[in-house]
Amino acid sequence: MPTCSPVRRRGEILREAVFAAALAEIAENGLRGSSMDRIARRASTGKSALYRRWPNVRALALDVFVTTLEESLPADPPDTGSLREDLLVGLRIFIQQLNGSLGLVVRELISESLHDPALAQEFQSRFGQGKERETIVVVQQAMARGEIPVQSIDPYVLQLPAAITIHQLLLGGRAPTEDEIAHVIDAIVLPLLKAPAHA
Amino acid sequence: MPTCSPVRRRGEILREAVFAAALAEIAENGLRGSSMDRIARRASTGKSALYRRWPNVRALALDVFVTTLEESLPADPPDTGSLREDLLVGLRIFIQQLNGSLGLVVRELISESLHDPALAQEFQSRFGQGKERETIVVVQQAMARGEIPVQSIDPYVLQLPAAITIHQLLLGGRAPTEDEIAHVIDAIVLPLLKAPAHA
DNA sequence: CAAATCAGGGAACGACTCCGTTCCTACTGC
DNA sequence: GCAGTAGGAACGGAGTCGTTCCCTGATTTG
Repeated sequence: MPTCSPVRRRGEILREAVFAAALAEIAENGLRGSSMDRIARRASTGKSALYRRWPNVRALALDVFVTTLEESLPADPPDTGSLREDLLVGLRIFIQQLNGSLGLVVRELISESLHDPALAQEFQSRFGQGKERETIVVVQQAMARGEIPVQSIDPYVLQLPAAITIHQLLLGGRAPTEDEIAHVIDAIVLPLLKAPAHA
Repeated sequence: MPTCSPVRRRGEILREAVFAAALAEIAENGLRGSSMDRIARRASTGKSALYRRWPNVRALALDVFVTTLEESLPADPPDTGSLREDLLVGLRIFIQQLNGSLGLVVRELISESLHDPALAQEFQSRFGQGKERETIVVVQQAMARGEIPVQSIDPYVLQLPAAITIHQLLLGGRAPTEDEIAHVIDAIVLPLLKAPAHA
């Protein structure tokens, strides 16, 4: 019987096709609603090819999640010479990522890590801390330039842009727009950073 | 054959037992991993009693979610005479709720509403807007007392306490402590509310 | 270039769980 | 005591799991 697919994919190419299929499947049905059967069908391959690489759906999904998270955080902190611009650029990239696969992965991980402490730990260290570190660098650059007073940085102020963005994405249903992030930076973040840390 | 359970529950008592069982089941396996079979078993009743009340698991879960959300938002806005105290009291109650069933429900709803726009809409209007309205009242009381300058209120500043709290809960894995919310209010929220809204 | 090896596509397996329904018995509130 | 309903068992059908088998195409090796 002739094979339906014209070419037979192997190795890395097949792996990427499976990743895409898994991501699509999770987007439609959630991690809990996905199955090896359907992922294989969507990727136009057999289950055997999947079980040869991953022991079960959870392992496959975790692999997809980790890969997506890692692809989302390779950027060097921006250094435009302006704190406002640096913050804007960083947030803009963050939002673009959240509107793509990363947004999906973050939601699934938030829900899933409730039932899996190890996963929660992994998620937190990879995702949360990565973005915070970037903001620290940007703020320190501004201090070095004399743009803002040199003082200890409140970690909650650093988390603010990301916290508002994610809050809006998860509870408001959509990521903030360009105008909205500019407003948040101008009306909230910059005033807090420029003000002297009083009593 | 003698019945195993000593008493046979009916009506509202049985309904509440099923609610508790469903909540526990969802906590363990998530909405997607829960089944009528197991909820019935956990509640020590038959599936027939469940299907007599709800057409399927989703409907039961939705009922549980709505009930939990409604139970979580009946409080009148606090009015202690001090803006700082009002904000603290409101956040303290919010955090207590998030550490209970509400936290679980919020996570499940966030993940689930990705695949269900109608649910997302329902969730957003019931949950997000409810808490924001409370903060508006508290701030307006402070303006009326002359505690803070009378000016238009930035909606993002209003969302701030809830946004930080939820961000910490969802990504940090735990709700903020008493000290942490006090710090956020003193170092971030109050300075922003007291400062004149400049250019 | 030919042969040997490797791995993909696909089908089928038994076991399990879930769905939603139906039936029946026994308890309980009125 | 009577009506209503809880508790429980069982149903056929569907879907999933993880495994196994086979054939064929692609890749590597001599």
